[in-house]
Amino acid sequence: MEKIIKLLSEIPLFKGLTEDQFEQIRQIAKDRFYDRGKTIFLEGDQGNGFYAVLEGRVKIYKVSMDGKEQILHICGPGNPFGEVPVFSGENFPANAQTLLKSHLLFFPRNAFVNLISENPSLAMNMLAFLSMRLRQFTIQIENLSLKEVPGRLATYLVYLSAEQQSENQVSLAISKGQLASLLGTIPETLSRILAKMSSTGLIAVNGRDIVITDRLGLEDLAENGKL
Amino acid sequence: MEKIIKLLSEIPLFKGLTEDQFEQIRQIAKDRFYDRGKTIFLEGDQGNGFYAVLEGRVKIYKVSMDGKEQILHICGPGNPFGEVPVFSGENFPANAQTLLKSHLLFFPRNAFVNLISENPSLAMNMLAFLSMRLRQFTIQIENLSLKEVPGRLATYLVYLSAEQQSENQVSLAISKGQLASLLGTIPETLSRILAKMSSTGLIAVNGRDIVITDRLGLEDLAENGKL
DNA sequence: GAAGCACCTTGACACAAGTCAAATAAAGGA
DNA sequence: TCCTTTATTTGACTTGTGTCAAGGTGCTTC
Repeated sequence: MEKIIKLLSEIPLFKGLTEDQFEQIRQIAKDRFYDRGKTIFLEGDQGNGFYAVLEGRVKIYKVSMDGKEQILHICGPGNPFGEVPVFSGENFPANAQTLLKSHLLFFPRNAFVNLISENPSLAMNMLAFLSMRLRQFTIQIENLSLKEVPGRLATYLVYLSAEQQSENQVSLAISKGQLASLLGTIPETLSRILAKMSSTGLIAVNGRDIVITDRLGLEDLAENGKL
Repeated sequence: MEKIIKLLSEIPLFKGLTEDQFEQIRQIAKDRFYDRGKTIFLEGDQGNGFYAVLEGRVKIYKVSMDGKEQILHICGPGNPFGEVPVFSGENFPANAQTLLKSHLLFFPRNAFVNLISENPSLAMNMLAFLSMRLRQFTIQIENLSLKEVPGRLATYLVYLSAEQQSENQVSLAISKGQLASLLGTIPETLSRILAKMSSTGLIAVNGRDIVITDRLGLEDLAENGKL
């Protein structure tokens, strides 16, 4: 049980809370375990609470009539998801499915809303989190609408290299098929663009490992969205 | 001054607050007047507070390197905007510009954060508002990624007819050029698609007034995103 | 080690939508 | 009202990316 508290403290959403508050949160949180590829909820399902990833990975995504998928977000350890219906009081706006065997925490709506009402700092944390999500979505809309696929891919690689700190070596945490869906395209197109960027000397691809061989060129492509 | 209080009470964000709370909010709010076409803030500007529209109309948008514009949101009376940096503590993620002569209210960050910390119901309202915005963005991402332009236009027209309650007659509140930018396309393409939808008998266009002549066909197009 | 399977790649082709250019219509100001 | 400016429409063309189909690669499993 102490392990859970430690994990809770690593969730940014709960940063800066007191021991007492952690204990309260732990009390209402419920463990949930999922195998790889399991659906957690579907768009339109009633949302009686939200989740946070302790271990594993979850994708949040939309699907079109004819089956094409657009990933909105990939959630790793420490990431909450499914919080929209907690506050807007409607259904989940998208689907959630595990990409790996995952250990999640579930926070029931009513109990959590009570906590928030009594803990302004928790409320502020949640406001900060939702704002950050809005910021990410504006970027995703910008990428989809104003950049072509090569630009989106370049943007993603630059982002990855910053996140992984590794100078010029990044490794994809998800399959190329899932990456295509995250970038708003299909595997065939992504494959072709990776090939073209390799032959242009921007990157070198080896399975899920990618070496950035021309960082300036890549950043330029990411900015301008074309080439 | 009493007029302002009345207007405040019509902003959904402030719904259900006490007289006392309205008074507090009014105290920190500052009037701002803008002519048509004026920039309120630019992406990257430091955000020291957020705004709400009392009268007029404001567009929130992104611009690409080569000048193409994507509208994220059109704000009319009662709509707040620019709230992201208040809570995430960074810069504005997009640009804001008036589409009409507008009367806005400005809420300074620090004062508003203090209010929120002391008024859980205001915090809950803000959480609900941000959640609603997230929901809208997921829809916009879905539209951009999974639907073609005709489908996006059909979706927008169906949405408009619901909002304006008018059975089958809708009128655009914005120019066709701006509508193109909202739908993630360009005026030429929008014009062609309006023409095609007219000749197919789905709609009849007369300037900014559009009659839905085949609602079922339009809804089908909106759902499937193709045709 | 063979067989099965999911993932990825490559090619030929089709088509939606962007670009460029020019004509027309509408709107606002003097 | 005319005149200038802006908004909208139409045409011819180009291009990015999706579709369909066929291999290829690597990994698991019996």
